[in-house]
Amino acid sequence: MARTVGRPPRSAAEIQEFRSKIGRHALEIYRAEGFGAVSMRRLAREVGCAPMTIYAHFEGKTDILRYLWADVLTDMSNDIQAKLTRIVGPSERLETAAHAFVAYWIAHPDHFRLVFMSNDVTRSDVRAFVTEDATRAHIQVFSDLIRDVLSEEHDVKMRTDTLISGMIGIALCMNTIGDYPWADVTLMTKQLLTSTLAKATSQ
Amino acid sequence: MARTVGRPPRSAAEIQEFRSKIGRHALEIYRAEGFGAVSMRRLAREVGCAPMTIYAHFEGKTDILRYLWADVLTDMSNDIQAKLTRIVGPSERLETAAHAFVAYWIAHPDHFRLVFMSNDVTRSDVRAFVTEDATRAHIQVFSDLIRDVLSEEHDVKMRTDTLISGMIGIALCMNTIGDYPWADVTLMTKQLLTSTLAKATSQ
DNA sequence: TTAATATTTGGTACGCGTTCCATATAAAAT
DNA sequence: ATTTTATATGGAACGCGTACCAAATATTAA
Repeated sequence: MARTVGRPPRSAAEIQEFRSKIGRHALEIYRAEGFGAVSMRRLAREVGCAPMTIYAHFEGKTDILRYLWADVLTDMSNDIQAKLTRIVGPSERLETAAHAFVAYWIAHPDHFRLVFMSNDVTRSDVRAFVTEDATRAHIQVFSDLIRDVLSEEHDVKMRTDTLISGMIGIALCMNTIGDYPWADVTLMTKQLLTSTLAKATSQ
Repeated sequence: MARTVGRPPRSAAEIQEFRSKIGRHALEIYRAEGFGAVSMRRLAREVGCAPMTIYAHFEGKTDILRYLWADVLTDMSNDIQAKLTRIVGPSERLETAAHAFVAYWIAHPDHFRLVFMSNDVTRSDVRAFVTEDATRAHIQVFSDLIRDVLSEEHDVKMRTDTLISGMIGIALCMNTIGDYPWADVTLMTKQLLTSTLAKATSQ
């Protein structure tokens, strides 16, 4: 190849380093002052580089948000795991996890907005994020819990996806249409679980 | 009171007139060029007033979006009603409506973002909107459909809220995390409906 | 050294939502 | 006409995300 004249491109490690550095600062700002405080100019000031330099490493602002997503999801996951300790019954575990999931997003509206309501997120942003192992693991928790209850094969994946999107929907409604007199969240979550564990899927 | 010196405040009719005029233009822009094209400056230019004048009639941009919400919800409602004609069986009607609901928001991601993903919506904005009769009617369609299937009293309101938030959740996931290999939307909606029609709620 | 290439920087620019403010205008009472 | 009051206008300003571009800088091979 001998394409060795001139300054070489940044190594993968260097790129990674810079990206995670930006991400760390973004997370710092986000945790300290919330979503609104995370801006490109502010971030550059904090990191110590020119605002435009960031654009050499990130596609745009939403590309940076992924670093915050991972952190929030981990936090949520830990929250669920904490509430899951000392609970042994399979169906009790599933129910506890479901309630914890919904409760987390209602208790942390800013985090919910960050992850699920980022407007103009590029498809590629999400794809890259959702294919990460950690992300999948957060989702798989529910698959496992459901499988523990439903000993047979009951299309666990479809039930998992329905449960998760349903729970996200409950959180969304509470966060955005909070003034509507919704039914009790706990009851709604329980109701949602009845479909997850229903014996017959098709009619 | 004799507080009659100086220019009198605008009458309620005048206020209403101006607000709906702004709303009409906003809707026009939104339909023609999408969400991103609706800006305060652009709107003022179109209406023929100074940008700051709008702030005398609206709290801010999100206060204007309510006018678009109503239009979108009506459109969705019409879509459901159209697909509901000639379907007579109560459970078939409910299922058709549910599929239509989910399909609408997936087919119109911009509308979904507009209604459910407007960031920084003030609580009062939503409250004012959600208490309007038209809005409630759109929701009540599902209450009625569920009641038609469940002859007895089965906590219809809670089931309705669970179904609606669940369907919104499915739409949200498809719109924002579209690259995740979700299960089939039709199957998920059907799965969601099993909880809506489950005979026993509590365990 | 020099030449070549990659990256960073700085500046300018656009349109955005929003705030503040001084001024102009409209509509009524005196 | 004058005064009083409510509203409208225009302009400047702030910070925002983002695009473009010329100049500087770093890093390598020759």
